[in-house]
Amino acid sequence: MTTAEDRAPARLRALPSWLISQTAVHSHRLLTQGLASVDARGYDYRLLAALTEFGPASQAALGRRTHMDRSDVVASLNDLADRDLIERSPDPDDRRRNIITITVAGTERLRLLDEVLGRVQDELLAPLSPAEREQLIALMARVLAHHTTG
Amino acid sequence: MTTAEDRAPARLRALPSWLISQTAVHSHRLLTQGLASVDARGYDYRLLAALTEFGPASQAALGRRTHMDRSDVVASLNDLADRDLIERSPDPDDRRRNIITITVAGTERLRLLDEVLGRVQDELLAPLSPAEREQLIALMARVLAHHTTG
DNA sequence: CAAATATCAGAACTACTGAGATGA
DNA sequence: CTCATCTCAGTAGTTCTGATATTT
Repeated sequence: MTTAEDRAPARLRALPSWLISQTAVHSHRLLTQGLASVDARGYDYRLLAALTEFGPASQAALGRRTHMDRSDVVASLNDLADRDLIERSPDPDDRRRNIITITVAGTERLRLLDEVLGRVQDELLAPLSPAEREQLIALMARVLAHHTTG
Repeated sequence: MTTAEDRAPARLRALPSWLISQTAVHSHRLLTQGLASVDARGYDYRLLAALTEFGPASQAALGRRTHMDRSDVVASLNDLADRDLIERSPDPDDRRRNIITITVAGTERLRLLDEVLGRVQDELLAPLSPAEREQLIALMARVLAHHTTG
């Protein structure tokens, strides 16, 4: 009973929003599986990357930079702190804040996750040539910029 | 405190999986809002489109064609039946199955949703020229095909 | 017997909301 | 007083799992 029933309706297949959402499903699956293989999740990578690139920051700033909800930042940092990948310390200049710092172990961890994610990207864009990958990235970046700035 | 803190780390901005997931977030928001404005959801469109394109079908076949879980097909068809947009009738040739048929009202409904979704696509890809939209669609379709067939 | 179908109840995950306490 | 920050508890939406009854 699998008589080409897996083909989605043409109405859907032609819709950009369908292509994006379906591609996101596969992308998310590859990402989640890849990160799970080293016992990590997407939030971990976002936070460690932001800390490495911008240096120590408050939790609120981390949330804005990584597009994470304030509530999820708290939970994820708890996880990372339990593993000694980040450290929390009170900000002497503004005692409402915690200053989050990445540890040496955290930096090593990020390097590992970088490798894992590199492989995931390769698998995701496997059918495209390097030039086509650049094209896709450039087009998507423009679409995204339009919706994040405006 | 919005001192360019909204800029995501370069490590993320360059990742195809990040671009796809973030674009999917915006796409999903536009889609959901657009459909909500006429009191519909994504599942409704998928099901009505499949019924229109392939004709009456069993619930299992609809699930395969629309990439929906068997469980969600049941719930969504209950909704659509309550609004008289589809009809369920037992299949005389295979009494395990229901044959789902779209009604006249359902067909009219689909036309309305088509218009709504057209506007959503336009908003989503606003910054791209028609040629660039075609490029993006073609590239994404190839990526998607790679992960659905192989 | 195994396999497909329809249905229901509920789990898992991500994203978000509301409220509280603290402090600028 | 207001606003920002951190935290926790809980909600919402989507996807999926498990179990059951029925039929092929």
